[in-house]
Amino acid sequence: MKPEELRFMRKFKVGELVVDAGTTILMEGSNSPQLFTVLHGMGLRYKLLENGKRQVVNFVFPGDFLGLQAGVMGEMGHSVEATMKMTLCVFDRTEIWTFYKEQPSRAFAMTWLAAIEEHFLGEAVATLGQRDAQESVAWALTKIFIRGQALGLVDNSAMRLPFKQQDLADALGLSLVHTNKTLARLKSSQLAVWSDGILRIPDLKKLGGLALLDDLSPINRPII
Amino acid sequence: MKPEELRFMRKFKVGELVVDAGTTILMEGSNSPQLFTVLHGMGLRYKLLENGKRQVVNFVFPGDFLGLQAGVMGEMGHSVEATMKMTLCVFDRTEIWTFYKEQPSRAFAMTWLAAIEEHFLGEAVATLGQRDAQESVAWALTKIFIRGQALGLVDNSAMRLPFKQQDLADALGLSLVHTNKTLARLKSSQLAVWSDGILRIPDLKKLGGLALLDDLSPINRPII
DNA sequence: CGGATCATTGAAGTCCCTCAAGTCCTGTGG
DNA sequence: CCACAGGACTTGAGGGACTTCAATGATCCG
Repeated sequence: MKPEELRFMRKFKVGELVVDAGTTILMEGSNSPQLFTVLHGMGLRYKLLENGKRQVVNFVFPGDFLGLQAGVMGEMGHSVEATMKMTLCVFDRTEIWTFYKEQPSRAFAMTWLAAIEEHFLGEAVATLGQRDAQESVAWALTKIFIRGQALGLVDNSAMRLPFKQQDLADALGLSLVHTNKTLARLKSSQLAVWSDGILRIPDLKKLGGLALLDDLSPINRPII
Repeated sequence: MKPEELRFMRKFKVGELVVDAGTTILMEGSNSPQLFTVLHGMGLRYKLLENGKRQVVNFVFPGDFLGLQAGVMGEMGHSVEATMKMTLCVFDRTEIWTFYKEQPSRAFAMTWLAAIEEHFLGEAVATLGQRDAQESVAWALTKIFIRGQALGLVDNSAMRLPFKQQDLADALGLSLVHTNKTLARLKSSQLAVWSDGILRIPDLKKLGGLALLDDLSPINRPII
């Protein structure tokens, strides 16, 4: 971001929000007056179906922009929840339009982010539809790890990952039991070890191969 | 669209493209120099995995905007193929940036479209992850029908739907055989009849109920 | 008429789900 | 300090939804 853009964004910023683990930040169907950029912490995007089942749509990491759907469509398609203490940068939703009039580069960044999310969800659909359990779990862990690398969260081939197995299961459309057993297999083969909230991947390329992933490079991502 | 915007878009338009059924319009991983708006016809967005499996990401209808990912990210996340004769309005990709500088309302529409796609894919993920076969098929047909209604493609509770069962199967992550049997069940119960390329849904509300869908209203969609 | 494509149907197999315990750990209160 | 409850993880067994295999119709077209 250029200094000029930075100045603009600061003017735009309403404040900072710190939430505890378990807090719901945005609700599906709501039209939040606020938008957020994640500064610190992790969370979940999820949807609830009428039959009570939960689908985790994505994991939330620092740098993520929350509330874009409400910002342009007037309604969130999913909820967002913090899984650990999070700090968020708060913006005023009604000011979005001034982006487009006064800071086209910021407006472009928003479209860019939306396109990145669309790109990711396309891959997720392909995973749920075409990958078996082992490939799915490998895919998810690989994706998360790549994201972690880009954010500097990976230290010595390990990163903090404070989610529950149930979260991963709900993200991949698998049962908790089967997710557990699949993780156990990956652990015993030393391809991926996720214990005590720490994810360790000794050989990302090997895991990526198992996940039918060829491109292991992180995506270039704008910041809002 | 206002007349002024229309004039701007016309200036932007490079030409029209007519393609036959089976033509690939955009390729996954490519960086197409052109963007398209669908004027007529239908198609498929799909991804191919390394193991040869195909995931249909979405069905393409008139009014859809193709190539946004390449436009902002420089790379398509999926391919697009025509399933019948299609006519497309062609734009020059390199001109996208002038949207943002000169026509903020058009730029906003692009973000809006991206958000709609993200919203839809979120639902698709939930379907693949949490709905069983019958619910999935019902969901897909309901979604398609709603879209058809909004486009004026539905006449007397029937619309043209020139896809193969294999396409629907690849969209829902089901086998062709099971998709066929599920369609047969819906047909015998008169909830949805899809034969000879014609989809007939006598009672959309009932089918939507089976699909665990509550909101049967079409989404408000900008045109580019 | 032969070949190709798509739809349909039956049968056998499997991946994954559900059910059901049991372990480990943490926090809480007596 | 120990008893107990709760939550997450683990593991085994049985069942079912869906897949794969295989064969048959149906339609179209050169």
